[in-house]
Amino acid sequence: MSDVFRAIADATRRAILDELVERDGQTLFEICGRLTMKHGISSSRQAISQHLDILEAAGLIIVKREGRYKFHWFDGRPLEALTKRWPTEPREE
Amino acid sequence: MSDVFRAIADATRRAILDELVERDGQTLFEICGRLTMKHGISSSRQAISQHLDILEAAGLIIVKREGRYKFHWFDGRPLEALTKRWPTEPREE
DNA sequence: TTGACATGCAAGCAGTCACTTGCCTACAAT
DNA sequence: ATTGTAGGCAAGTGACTGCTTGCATGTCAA
Repeated sequence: MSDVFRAIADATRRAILDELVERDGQTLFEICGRLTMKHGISSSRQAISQHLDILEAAGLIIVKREGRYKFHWFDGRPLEALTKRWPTEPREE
Repeated sequence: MSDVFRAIADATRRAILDELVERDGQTLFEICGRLTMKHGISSSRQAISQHLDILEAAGLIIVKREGRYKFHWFDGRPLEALTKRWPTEPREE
């Protein structure tokens, strides 16, 4: 649970989630390329890989291995509890 | 915007928000006491004060000064954009 | 005005984090 | 078998973070 907060605390990881929401099932190299192209993030492959590990540990992405490829899917379910934790609308006094 | 993610990334700050949602308008000392009692958090006054600064910078709490007291109110509006950023329900393939 | 109370400011410290670097494993094609 | 591709593992580094410590400011009561 605390891992989810920690996972989305980083801007690069949030960009990865944005990217996976837009196009599911990407590989590590695809994600690297798209982050550079569209989000202006130029991190190394290892850096992105470590971010993916953290996102996976938080349950925010699901990984499937096929041959030498590793595909990544977004999973927003851990965010449900998060969005319900605090009220977002103004309350009466 | 990024400040909001950073602000809620810390467990102590999340506990402070929980506490303020439950009981609005507390002072620094009240918050310290309640965190110790109810959440088992035993941080110094200065530590809590620094957390409150971060929460205020993120717009998650509103501060009102009266005499030598400083009261804190929860404000969940910055969380709205956050909760709408990613889908939380399973999507079709 | 003196002392107690509520809070602020700033430097220092230890732990964590993101990132790099270098090397290694596994699969696929020629 | 060799080469290229997709990814993994682990140690090291610089920066950031949360916390403490010590002192200062401002407010109220006696």
